[in-house]
Amino acid sequence: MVLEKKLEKTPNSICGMDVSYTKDIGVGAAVVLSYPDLKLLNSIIVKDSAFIPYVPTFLAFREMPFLFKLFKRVKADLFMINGHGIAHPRGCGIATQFGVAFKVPTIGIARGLLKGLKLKEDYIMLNGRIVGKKINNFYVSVGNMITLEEVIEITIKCIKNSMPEPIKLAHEFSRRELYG
DNA sequence: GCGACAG
DNA sequence: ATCTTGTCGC
Repeated sequence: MVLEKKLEKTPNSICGMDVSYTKDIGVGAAVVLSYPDLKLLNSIIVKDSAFIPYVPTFLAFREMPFLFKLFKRVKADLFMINGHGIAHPRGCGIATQFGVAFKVPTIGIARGLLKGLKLKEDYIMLNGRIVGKKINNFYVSVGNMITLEEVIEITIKCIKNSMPEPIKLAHEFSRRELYG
């Protein structure tokens, strides 16, 4: 069950996760940063074949295997996942699935809004309820075990050059492994 | 053909 | 998501 509640403690570390692809290979990256100073503490990579296709609103089928392998090898107080949390048609984006499966606090970050979700004064609405917020050019939402207020505050404190550092670095690291 | 929905 | 050099602008 998704828990929308306050963090038990202010995080000292945040782990950003993302996956990049070529034709049939995927590379997942996890970067752990100290919080709130955002210093790089650790980073790991997992490379594997990626044969499950991406279907809108079902991103986890394709990407969760990578996130799981990363999770097994990393430690952090909070996880920032490239993908939606509860700002999802069924209220269960990959950041929420990840948080519920591993029982850890998560934040969902995505560049686009899924079908059915509407923006109302920068707040993401689903069935008349606020489920997330637009910040700069991306959308944030509760993944698990955190409140939207905390999501917004922490995400803003992680922004460096208009993008959240954990996500930006995870994206760069995974892409760098595929190319150069 | 139109419209288009994370990565 | 992926491909991808040079070029424009601050």
